[in-house]
Amino acid sequence: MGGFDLAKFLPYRISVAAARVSRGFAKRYRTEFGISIPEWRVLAHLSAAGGPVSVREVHARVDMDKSKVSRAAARLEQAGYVAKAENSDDRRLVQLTLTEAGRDLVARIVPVARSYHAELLARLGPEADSFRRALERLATEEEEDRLPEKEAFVHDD
Amino acid sequence: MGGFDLAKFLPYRISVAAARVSRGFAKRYRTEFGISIPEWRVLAHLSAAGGPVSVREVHARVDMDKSKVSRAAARLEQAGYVAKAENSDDRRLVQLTLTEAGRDLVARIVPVARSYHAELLARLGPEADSFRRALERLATEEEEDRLPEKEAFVHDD
DNA sequence: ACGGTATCGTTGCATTTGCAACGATGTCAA
DNA sequence: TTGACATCGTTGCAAATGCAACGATACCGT
Repeated sequence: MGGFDLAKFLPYRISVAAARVSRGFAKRYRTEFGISIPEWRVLAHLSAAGGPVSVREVHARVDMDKSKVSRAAARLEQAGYVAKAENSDDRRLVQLTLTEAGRDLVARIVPVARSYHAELLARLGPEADSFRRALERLATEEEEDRLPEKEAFVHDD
Repeated sequence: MGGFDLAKFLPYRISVAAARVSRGFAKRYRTEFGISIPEWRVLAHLSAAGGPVSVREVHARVDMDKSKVSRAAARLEQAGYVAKAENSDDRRLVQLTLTEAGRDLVARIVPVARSYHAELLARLGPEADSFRRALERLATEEEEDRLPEKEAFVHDD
């Protein structure tokens, strides 16, 4: 008679796991560095991109609403981690750049991120690769709003 | 040189996948049945439990803040899907019960949930089991606030 | 050159969220 | 019994969120 076992329902399980993992990571840097998850995402993408990046670009790459990116950027600017400038080629665009302080902050957070990541991998063990692939398949819901494929990004590991 | 590749960072990937999957499911019933994700979770747990359930119990089982459960329950009550009563053994507790309308609603949603679940499994293919295990490992962050182990639940598949 | 349309980033707004505080009830030991 | 402490559910509140609308700028066909 009982009907539906939520505990085995994938959307539920994924969302619980995601919440736990995110909280676990956020706890480590929220106190220490005073930034939020959206802010961290913007910083990380700015750092990875290396150069000036528009709000739209972050929005598309990082799976955050435009307004979320905009507000995160505003907070980061006020905190002195990010500088906003007008793109002279296309004056609708905003150029987001890491300041010196921003680069320092990232440099301090990245080791924390890497170590947390390593913990997760350890917990996953040999299934980590399979897990990665699974996430990829699930995340490819529908063809999103892709970027004009400017240029490939630089990865380093 | 860029440092950190967010695109390979598990907390990020998981949270993106979770958001996509949840949105995908929610889209199917938000319009049709007019309930939100927290409300769906409460309904699902009530249905699975079969009998009266306290707010605290939902809170512990379903990974939602007390206040979130409380508000979802209030909305469900107002919509006529749930009845709230006072537990006479312990008058601090609230007894949440599905009304007839509530049971009907669940009966209509469950097939949708099952079909969505089946789609996800199909997308995952043979790695589904591995994925399940991985989620479980990740979700076991720290020993949570467990329930007094009243009785095991009834599963049906 | 001009007008219609598309894109970018910000902002207003209603809703949701998490957290802490609260009143009410229950428990337990002195 | 009494008083200190724990637990349950609700509520207040500040912050975060998604969405739509907006002004500004760019693009494109005529």
